[in-house]
Amino acid sequence: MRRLLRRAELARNADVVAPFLLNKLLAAGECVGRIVEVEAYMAMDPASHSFRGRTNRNAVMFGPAGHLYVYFTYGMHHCANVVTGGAGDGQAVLLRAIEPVAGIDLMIERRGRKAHLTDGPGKLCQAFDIDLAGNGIDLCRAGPIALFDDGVAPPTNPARSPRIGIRVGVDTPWRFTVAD
DNA sequence: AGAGTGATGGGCT
DNA sequence: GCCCATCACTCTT
Repeated sequence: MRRLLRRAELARNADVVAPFLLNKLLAAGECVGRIVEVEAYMAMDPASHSFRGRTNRNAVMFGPAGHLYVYFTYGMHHCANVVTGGAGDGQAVLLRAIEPVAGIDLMIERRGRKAHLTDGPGKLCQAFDIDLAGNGIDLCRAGPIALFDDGVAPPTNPARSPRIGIRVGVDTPWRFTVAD
């Protein structure tokens, strides 16, 4: 049994939605994967793209929860986020790692290797073919990219640790990981 | 397993 | 100009 995530489930603070998203499914075309590592980016969070206010790049973060915020970084990678919180407060959850479930052959083809297909934010975007064209997509509706619950509960005690690759906000344990 | 590093381009002060 | 919410390759323990 598989159902789309409801917007109300995502319209909460990012540090609540982040552990909630663990073990949920991301589907893009024929590719499906189980979310196993995420990071929360809060309102008034100096590490968040939304911290310095709304720009063309981060505009989706200030829109309604449940939409996909994609950005391009380091000149070659895309990263995928789920917008959370109340509309306008600029919160999101970064998808850091996913366990491949379906469409693995296509992921291998896109990644050009058979291992480490989706164990990083840039890697999973390449495997799922997520780029700026997907920025703003509603993940709570049937469409090219969507989020599903297939009945697997989030871990009761996910590992919490500091976020990665940021200079500020290192003191807050807003990275959530499924054990193993 | 871990450290060092080059690639590469849009966004912002 | 400078800064990245990165990756993969290389060399070293």
